[in-house]
Amino acid sequence: MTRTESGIRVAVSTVILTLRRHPTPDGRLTVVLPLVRRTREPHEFLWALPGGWLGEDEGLDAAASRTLAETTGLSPSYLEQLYAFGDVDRSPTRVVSIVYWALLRSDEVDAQLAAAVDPPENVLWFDASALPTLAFDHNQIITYALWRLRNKVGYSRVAHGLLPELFTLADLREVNEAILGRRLDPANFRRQVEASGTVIPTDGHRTGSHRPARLYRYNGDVELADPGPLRAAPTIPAN
Amino acid sequence: MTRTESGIRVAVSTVILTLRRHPTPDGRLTVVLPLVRRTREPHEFLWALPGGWLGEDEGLDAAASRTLAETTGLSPSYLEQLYAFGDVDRSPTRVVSIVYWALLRSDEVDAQLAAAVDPPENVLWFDASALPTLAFDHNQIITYALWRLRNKVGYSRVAHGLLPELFTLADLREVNEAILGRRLDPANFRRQVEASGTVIPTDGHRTGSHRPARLYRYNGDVELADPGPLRAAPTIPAN
DNA sequence: GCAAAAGTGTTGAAGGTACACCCATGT
DNA sequence: ACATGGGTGTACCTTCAACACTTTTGC
Repeated sequence: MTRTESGIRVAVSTVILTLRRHPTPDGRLTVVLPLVRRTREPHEFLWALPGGWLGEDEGLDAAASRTLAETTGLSPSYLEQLYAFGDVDRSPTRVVSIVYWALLRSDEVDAQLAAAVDPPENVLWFDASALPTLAFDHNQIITYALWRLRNKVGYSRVAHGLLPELFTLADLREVNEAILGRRLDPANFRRQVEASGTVIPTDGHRTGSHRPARLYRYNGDVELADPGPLRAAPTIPAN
Repeated sequence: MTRTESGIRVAVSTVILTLRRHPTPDGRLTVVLPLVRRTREPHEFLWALPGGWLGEDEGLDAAASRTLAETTGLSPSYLEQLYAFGDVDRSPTRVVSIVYWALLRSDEVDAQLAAAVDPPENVLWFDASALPTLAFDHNQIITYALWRLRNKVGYSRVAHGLLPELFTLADLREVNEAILGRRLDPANFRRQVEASGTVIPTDGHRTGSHRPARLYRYNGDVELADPGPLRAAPTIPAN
């Protein structure tokens, strides 16, 4: 009994997050993400995660990048698989969704949208902490993505995906504060980051206000916390 | 352009791990797992993870449990999604595999196999640290599953899946030692576990050799570290 | 009594938090 | 000069690893 066709379709969606500075004078950073208004049933007119069907000749990662570009015009700087959702009743037809989460700097968002030949339709950016009711189970999915982001930002270099090549420790701290939702002590933050070795000081400084701040860049040698299934992981020692 | 059929098929596989005591006099615990010998191309005669096709009317978790039972006769005590694999070239035909990892006590393995009406064919148990070359990308997948297990055992109660209802702290420590592959200080291990609140002392004691050890049971109130996408996760505080 | 595991106490190293303080620049 | 963020020093606290020590059983 070898089936070559199946009524089960595979979709790919992406939670792509960026930090946008509030237009208020104090200017705090908040987590925002683009959603797409559905133009078909099911859930017509509701907002949903950008995504699409998995192509027969593309891998999962490639499908995430492609569908994200097609619907929003964006190319993320960081992309990682989040979870596979496949409950029978999550859609009227049988769909298994492989969901990714991604990061992109807000200035890159602007640049990519300006360079896009085909400006995206039906796309709007939402504050992650004030979402409307979304199509399918997408509210739950975004909540889970934000939880993963907060858990990862501490012990890995995911913040890299939200910062330019050169940045100050205050920039990095501000990103961490926005993700974690609490203030961090500048002195202690500095020492922890420097001790972690994830960051390399450069000779450059950022001037413009008060005392110039040293510019840093990321250390490419440091691995992400979760190596993913593709890279080699250490084996169990014989002891 | 709404397709209802697709050439992409969805499979589900499970890395189910248990601890087996070595038949040597010193009797150390080692991580072992069952593999199934393939009876068809591709990779006929090679060993592979137990699994099967996703049914049109079952969720992913249910499919993992069903295919595991059908191929090995086992029902795990702990089951969690690991990763979705979908590279184009990982199989001659296009297959997306949702892979789970699972835990089961070795005495439950024996009981379930004894109770099985249909003893599983073509199943063999392998030492996780000495695997042959497996079908598809299954070697990599198992390496990743073991990495996840080691990372989770420290800060969650996954060891619960490998222990009976009542256990001594020495039992729990032995499980941790086997998974982490190194010895743990009994005194410090005791204090850490007691402080974590994941375990509740009972009035029972295990006698039989030397000084009797107090029996403990797991505290059901304590959540797993990774709540998974299904449960509610905390939202970003407004600060 | 003695061996061996259960369980307690203690110490020093390491890391995190809070906060005082100095430094360098724009205005 | 002075306000402000950059950057350093330090004291305190918690956690953890190492290991000496006491307790309780089987033999």
